[in-house]
Amino acid sequence: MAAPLSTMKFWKPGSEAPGISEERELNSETTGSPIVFNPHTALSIEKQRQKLPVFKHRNNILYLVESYQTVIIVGETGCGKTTQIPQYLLEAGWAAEGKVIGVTQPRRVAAISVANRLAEERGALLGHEVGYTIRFDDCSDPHATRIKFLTDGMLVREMMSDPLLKKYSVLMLDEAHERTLYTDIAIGLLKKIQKKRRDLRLIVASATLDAKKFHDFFNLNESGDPNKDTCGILTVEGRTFPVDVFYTSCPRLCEGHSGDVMKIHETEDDGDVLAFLTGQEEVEKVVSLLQEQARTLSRYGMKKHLRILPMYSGLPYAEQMKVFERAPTSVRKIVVATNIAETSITINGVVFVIDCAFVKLRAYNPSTAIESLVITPISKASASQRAGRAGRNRPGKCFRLYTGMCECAIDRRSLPVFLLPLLCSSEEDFEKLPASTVPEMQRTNLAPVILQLKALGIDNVLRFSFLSPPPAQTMVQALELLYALGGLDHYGRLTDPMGVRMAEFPLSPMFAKMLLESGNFGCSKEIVTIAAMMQIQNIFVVPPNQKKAAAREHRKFAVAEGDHLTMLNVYEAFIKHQKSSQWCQEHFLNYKGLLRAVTVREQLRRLMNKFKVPRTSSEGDPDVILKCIVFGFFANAARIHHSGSYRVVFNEVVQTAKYYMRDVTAVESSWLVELAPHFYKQAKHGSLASKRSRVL
DNA sequence: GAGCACTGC
Repeated sequence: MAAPLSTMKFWKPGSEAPGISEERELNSETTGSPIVFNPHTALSIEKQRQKLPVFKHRNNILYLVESYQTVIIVGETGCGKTTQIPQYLLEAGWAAEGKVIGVTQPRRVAAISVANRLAEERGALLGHEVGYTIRFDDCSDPHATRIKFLTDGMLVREMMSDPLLKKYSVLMLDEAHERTLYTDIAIGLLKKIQKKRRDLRLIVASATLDAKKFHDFFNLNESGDPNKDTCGILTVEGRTFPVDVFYTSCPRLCEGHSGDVMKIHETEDDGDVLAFLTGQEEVEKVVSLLQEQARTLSRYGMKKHLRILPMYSGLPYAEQMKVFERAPTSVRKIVVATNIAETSITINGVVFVIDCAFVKLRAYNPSTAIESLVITPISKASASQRAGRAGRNRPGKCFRLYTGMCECAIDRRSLPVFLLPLLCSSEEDFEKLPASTVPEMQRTNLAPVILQLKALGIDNVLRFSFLSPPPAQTMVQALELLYALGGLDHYGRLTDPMGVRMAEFPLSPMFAKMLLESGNFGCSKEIVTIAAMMQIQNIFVVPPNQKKAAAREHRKFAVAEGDHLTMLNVYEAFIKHQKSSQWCQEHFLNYKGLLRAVTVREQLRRLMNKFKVPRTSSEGDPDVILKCIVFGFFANAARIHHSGSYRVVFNEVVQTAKYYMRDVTAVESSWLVELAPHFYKQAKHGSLASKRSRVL
């Protein structure tokens, strides 16, 4: 990577800071240089480009894009596909006549950093020829931008204003094998668009395993004659180092994990260690165990020291940044992480991976409408992705522990039967794992998806061509909810204006409904704040070593009515203290999160103005706010106990070992009947009955 | 008083 420019100046407030993404990490190792055209540098950039594995496929790629409507590119890590293919297309004239080459990424940081790298490589200022578009940050020029990176969610949004995506000549869906919700939605919609736009070219960048599935999905040739295929496949080899895999079994995970770490530390050469666990609690537990052992070791005068660091998304920002710091040669870095380290971040210098072979995954139960987090064995695809984290810089080693996990994290007796065969550990057990992870589309609440599809003119969502169709019951349940919210009519058609407006909000339908009605309840100012706050995770920061102090500070914001008004309190206090980061630190609040809440609130406010929702304030009366929340969230009502009068509405339910409700507020049961008579009926004895079995 | 994989509009 020659002539690296300082990319920091392109970062805007509110966007993710450097260090989180793999590309950032690469940049941080080089020093900044001024933006001056230098023919020698240009030459060396050209040489660098030609060294990438994808380069020798250049002509073939261009030929395939010319001949097929869709091309599946199996591009392994480090082959250069993301930055090079858009440039080949540009050079071959695919961005002529004002057309744009679009490249989607599942994550915001990836879109920004890849755009940065490409602009750098082309000696261009970001936002002109090369740009990016993500929510809250559009760094592209509608006239000048030829190569545009965007999140796949953003692409789906663009379809709402430009249903045929007319400005694009080619779209490349990167990391399609991850099968995120929005990638899958985009894939289904693009297949439909292709039928109307024969000139639109699609490149799907995927891992080996899924190539055939993608090919069969996009190939419109039914003649059986391969010469008439509309979809081609090309494989580009990667540039990674071999990783040896070892299978070990340990009686208990935590001891097992720390034991293996110590074994590596004592017997293996230099190189950092990355250990995968399933959740925050486990991570903290293993970190403290290791720190204890490291202290013992240093007392015995081990030459090399250990630096043990946790990594998970709920970790305060400054703590997260520590894992990207390069350790001195006399120190071995050990990162204990959740699944965040599988795809979202890359830590340089990792040579050893320890994999518990489990992951916490979202699952959705349509009959109860409960989303839960379930500890599940990982797929083979996931396992090799994790192992690959050891081979980025030089040959590495991966240790898989299949037994210990269950013993430690979950009570063996509570294990689902299908997990029991996994309790012995060997290579054969690895063979029993599913080939790939169930796509998000098949394990999520579909109400937001269906609302979006309806808004995009997909009338019969049950017949939409999903790459992996979701369970029919989940779809029916989502349709029912959308009908109850007034977003769909009797025939399942989008209502105008309610349904149309709900779909425009970048929120789940319940939030949209609550916002759109808040003016009539006389509390739109408060509701927009509450909705914005509920989009932010981990507003309350709890450092593991300061749990009590944090709880003490957090209690100051708590109110009896519940979490919604508590969050309103936090936001208003944050504004009152001039959005001070110092103030946030003193009260154990997530400063970056609160800043994001301000931005989200602004976006929601704009949409509400667009739909002429009156600006009203409850002036301190909590009841109107609570009633308005009920008007959106009536379907999420619960009572604590049969005989109890304590009733609540909640934002979501999370199942771990037990059921936990998040963002809970107490309400009067009579409100449910009053505000959602179509959903609830008052039973004779005064208790409340749901027309569906939704009472927990 | 403990409890919460990871993204995205």
